[in-house]
Amino acid sequence: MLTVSELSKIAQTTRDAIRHYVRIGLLTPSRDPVNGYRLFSDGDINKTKFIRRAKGLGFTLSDIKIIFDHSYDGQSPCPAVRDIIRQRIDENRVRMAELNALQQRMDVALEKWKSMPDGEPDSAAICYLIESIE
Amino acid sequence: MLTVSELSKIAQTTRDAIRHYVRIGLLTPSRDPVNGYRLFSDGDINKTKFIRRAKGLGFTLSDIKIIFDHSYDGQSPCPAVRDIIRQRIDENRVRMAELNALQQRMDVALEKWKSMPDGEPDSAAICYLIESIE
DNA sequence: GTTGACCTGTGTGTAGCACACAGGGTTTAC
DNA sequence: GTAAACCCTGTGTGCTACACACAGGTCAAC
Repeated sequence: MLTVSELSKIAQTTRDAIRHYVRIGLLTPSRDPVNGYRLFSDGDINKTKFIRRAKGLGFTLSDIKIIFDHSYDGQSPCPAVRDIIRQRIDENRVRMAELNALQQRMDVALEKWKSMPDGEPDSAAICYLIESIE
Repeated sequence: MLTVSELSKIAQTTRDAIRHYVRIGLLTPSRDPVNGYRLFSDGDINKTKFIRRAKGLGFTLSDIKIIFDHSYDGQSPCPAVRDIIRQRIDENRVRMAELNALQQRMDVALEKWKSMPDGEPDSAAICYLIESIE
């Protein structure tokens, strides 16, 4: 049985993150009856590593909760996992497109501003650099 | 002088966003003495449009506050604007790389899982699909 | 007067933590 | 025994940019 710090090292996860997972119910450690410290089992090690792996594949903590619940019920989480990752893939694509578009706008602006001197604010303009962009 | 809704339409910004900007001090409308409604000036229209434009170039609301403060002080915000956008460009690049890497991992997993049947949870595995990924 | 649209101030939720704070526990060295 | 360093606990707040909720007031049209 391990303390927070010990699990942290083994599972390559910060103590704060582990405490957070306990708080939201993803991990349910037992207690040292002597000092009240949380004691994490081998199962908890497994789960913490799983959380890291799943997060690395784009699953949210809510998603992971769903997967754990399936597992506790003895049901296969696989269909849900397949659905969820398809959703997360679509969302990530949208987000990537947004960031790409933003990057374009920023690069174009920076390039354009290279040939523009610093301006002064006046009653009509706050920052003419930004205002020069449509 | 305009109400929240009127400004919302002209500046293509939700009423909630405008109220949020007032709350955080980006906009400082006057008041209708009769009913207490906020009254936004032409300057506020200008600022709201500016906020939209600057956000579209990756500036955060905090960044925009800094720009406004320079402007109120009669100082050129341009040097700050140049610095900030360079920061935001770098940050966006990092974020884009992260999302690209995530997309790769997700695509690879989805492809791999196509040839794997659904599995059942057991004492050692929570979800073998996810656990099959390094 | 009633209704629907608008306004206000105030508070909460969103995701996944990191950090803060107050206080208790453990180990080691002096 | 004391102190320091490290750890633990529970609880709360902050971060970003809003969207939404709630209770209550205002305005215009019917």
